[in-house]
Amino acid sequence: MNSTVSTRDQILGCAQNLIQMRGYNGFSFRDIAGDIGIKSSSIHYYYPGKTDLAVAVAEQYQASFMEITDQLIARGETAAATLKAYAGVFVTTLTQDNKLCLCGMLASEINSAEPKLQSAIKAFFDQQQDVLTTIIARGQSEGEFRSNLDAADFAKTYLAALEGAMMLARVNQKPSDILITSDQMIALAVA
Amino acid sequence: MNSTVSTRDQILGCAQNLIQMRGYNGFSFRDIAGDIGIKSSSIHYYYPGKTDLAVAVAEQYQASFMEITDQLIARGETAAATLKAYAGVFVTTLTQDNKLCLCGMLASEINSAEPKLQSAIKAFFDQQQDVLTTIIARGQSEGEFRSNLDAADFAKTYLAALEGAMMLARVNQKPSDILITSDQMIALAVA
DNA sequence: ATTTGTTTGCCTATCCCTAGATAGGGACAA
DNA sequence: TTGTCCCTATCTAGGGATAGGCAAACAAAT
Repeated sequence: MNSTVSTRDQILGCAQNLIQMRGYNGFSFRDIAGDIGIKSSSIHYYYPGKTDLAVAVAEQYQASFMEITDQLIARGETAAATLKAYAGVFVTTLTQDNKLCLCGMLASEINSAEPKLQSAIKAFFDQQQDVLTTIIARGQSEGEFRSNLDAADFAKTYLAALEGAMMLARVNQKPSDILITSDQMIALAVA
Repeated sequence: MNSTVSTRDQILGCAQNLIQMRGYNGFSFRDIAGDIGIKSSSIHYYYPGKTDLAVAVAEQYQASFMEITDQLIARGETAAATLKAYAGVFVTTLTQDNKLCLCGMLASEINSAEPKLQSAIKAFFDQQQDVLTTIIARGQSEGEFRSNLDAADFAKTYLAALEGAMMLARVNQKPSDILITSDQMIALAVA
């Protein structure tokens, strides 16, 4: 009865889960309502439209992701270890829940998203590319990574590889494949 | 009037286009009907259900993709050049039409696909991983690529990077980004 | 302290639209 | 006249969204 999680947060969490599983166009308000035991119309009380809900999910995801990466960086480990830990976030998501990156799912459907949602998706990837660029540049300045790499370019490639690997790993039903890709990318960057 | 392309093929082509733009759950029979000037019910004459249509699209895509890659390999160029040409297929798709890999789109929605469609998606990636593994192994045996790479693993990573890069490039609205990733992956494989 | 007003949080009921799907018919060619 | 091809008409399920109600919680006024 006394659910410690507010209805608002239950909606948000359920929506995130559904998007990661099936995508934006693959779930309905009624799915959420059924899952958490309310009526679909009640969702509109918290989130006027489907786009608003998805934007809220994306923003929360970005914020919590940022929190995690901040902690990773704060650990002060080697750049390689930091990158590996970064990949670990995706690995956990896939292996534990068979889910893809929320923004990866949304990104593939970006053409059927309203501008507000498109912006939220872009913001996530801009931010993560910045984070990765910083990590990689640090790895270079400390002689850990090849100096002849463009940090920003490699950041893009690394992020792309992780996102693609999640997708492939789920298709191949081999979650551990994502680890292969992650390790290999890091190995390639090492001088 | 006298459309040189059969209705059946128009439906197939239109469906492929829509899936690459918006995804499986992002288009309807009515979209297709409107685009090619028939009634949505007519589509059922050729393809009983939406799944059947998508499977047909995926199979045709796989076949035509295989034809292209066969030609690439037959050219007998260096492995690096072959890989680059391989990536070129994706680059063209993205830059010319702002579309993603058909099976990449379907893969992200695989949880809302029926078994028949899931199999078709898997088949595509299995095949492409094999093709890439062969190319890379040849590059290694000729001393072109690092010998300390596992060919199959690098093939997975390369494919993952390309698929992810398409997604990111479309989100970033910078189609040329996919070239960066492609070139970088090849450069990293070179001894 | 009791009444009154206001906000919160969900409900019921219903809307209109779109989804995929089916049955059966008409035109036309072989 | 048989089969091909596409149509009209219609069905049922489900989509997001809206209007309005109602109980409980809280605040304000008497």
